Amino acid sequence: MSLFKHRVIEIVRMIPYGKVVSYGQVALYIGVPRAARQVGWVLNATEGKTDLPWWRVINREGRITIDGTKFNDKELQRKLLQAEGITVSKDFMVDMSRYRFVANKEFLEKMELEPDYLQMLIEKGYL
DNA sequence: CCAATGACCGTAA
DNA sequence: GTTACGGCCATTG
Repeated sequence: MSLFKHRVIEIVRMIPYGKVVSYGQVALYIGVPRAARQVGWVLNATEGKTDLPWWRVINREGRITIDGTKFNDKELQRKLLQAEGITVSKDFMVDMSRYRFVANKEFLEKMELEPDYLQMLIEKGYL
C-alpha cells in the first residue's frame, strides 16, 4: 500500500462519530492539498468495508456525491449519516456549518507537517 | 514511458 | 446565488 493511501485511511479513521469532512479537507490534512480526487479514489476502493467510516467524507458543499459504486450508494451513505444523528436533506445535503469536523494540532501530529503548512491551515480555517 | 481517468476544488465572472 | 474551466496527482491500461 502506498503512503498516500495509508495516510488517507489513517485520517478518515480518526473522524469523530457524528461529524463529516470534505474530500479536500482530507487532502489538506495528509499534506497533499490538491489531491481531493485521489482521496475519493481511495474511498472508492474500500468496497464496503465498514471498519473505515467512508460515509463521513462528502464534498465541499456538503453534498453526497457518490454515484452508484459497486458496494456503496447515496442512500446507504445517507442512512449511515442519519444513524449518527446527522440531518441529511432530500437532495443529499448536509449542513457543513453544523457538522464539519475541524482538526487540531494534536490530531495532525502523525502527519508530520511543516510549521508553515500548519499556519496556512489555520489561516484558511481548517485547523 | 505516455495517456486517460476521476466519491474534487479554487477561482473568476 | 450560478456556471465554467483549468489544475490536480495516484493509479491503471
